[in-house]
Amino acid sequence: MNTTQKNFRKRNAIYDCLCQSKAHPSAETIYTQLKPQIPDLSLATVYRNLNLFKQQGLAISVATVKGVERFDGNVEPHVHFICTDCGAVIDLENMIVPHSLSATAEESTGGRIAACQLSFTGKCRNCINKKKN
Amino acid sequence: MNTTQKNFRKRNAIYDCLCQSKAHPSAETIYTQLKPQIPDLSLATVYRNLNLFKQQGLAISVATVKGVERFDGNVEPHVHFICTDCGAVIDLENMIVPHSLSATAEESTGGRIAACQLSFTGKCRNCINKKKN
DNA sequence: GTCTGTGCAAATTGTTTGCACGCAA
DNA sequence: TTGCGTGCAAACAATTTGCACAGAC
Repeated sequence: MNTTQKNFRKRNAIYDCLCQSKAHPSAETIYTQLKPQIPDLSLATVYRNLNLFKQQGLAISVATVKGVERFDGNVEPHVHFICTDCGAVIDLENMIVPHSLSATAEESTGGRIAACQLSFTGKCRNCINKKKN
Repeated sequence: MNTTQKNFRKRNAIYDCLCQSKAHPSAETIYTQLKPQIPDLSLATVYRNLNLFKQQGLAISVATVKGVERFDGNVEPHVHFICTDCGAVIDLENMIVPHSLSATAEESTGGRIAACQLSFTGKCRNCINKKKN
């Protein structure tokens, strides 16, 4: 990623924001986060660049939660927990998708696999506790 | 599922269509498929019922491919291959998500897990071949 | 001058909702 | 008569796109 040329100032800001976040942000979230530092940023630019990143393999879309797409700058296979209540998307860092699974998958489809993710859906701890009130 | 009462004729048709399909159809696909048999079916009804099924645990949404939600009447944990080219969502029937993973996940989040799915993303065999032309 | 990245606003599109009607209990 | 399932059309919201402009080379 080019970081010096002026052309890429916004693109880089979007990419950095995406990579630094652990929240698997939506386009809107990234926009809101960057807007204070980059007042003339447009939401369309965020969308355009996120799509570009996906194409380039620099980002993946990890899920669509409540109708909004969520992105991740970590393109390695990994494991997520998605809360259907609050919409949180959480990395399960200590978990790994077994290599054997990817291999089997590629074999059995005859296709080319670009990404892989394991997602658990349910209610997160916070939302379970919240409901008790 | 009640199958006799007239009230549920459309609901059941939608559910059956969903369960019989292996294609992980979208709302629109189900609608198009049923329309000939049920000419006065409305797309809104399909959406309403699919959402109902999700709530009731009779269906899950397996992915959002190119902006459209795809559903599955098979709510058991299973493995999918999603083609980013043609949008096909294919079951990898011979593959299983290890039980141990679910257990570890539930432990490590402290949340309650309702569903689990492993998805591989890439290009399917057909689309690879197509591109050669 | 050309190319690329962008803002802005309009367009697009998947999904939801309000309302009125009709059938079943 | 009450309640639920539904059609229809309007509303909504996330995302994309057309156009014009500005800066880099």
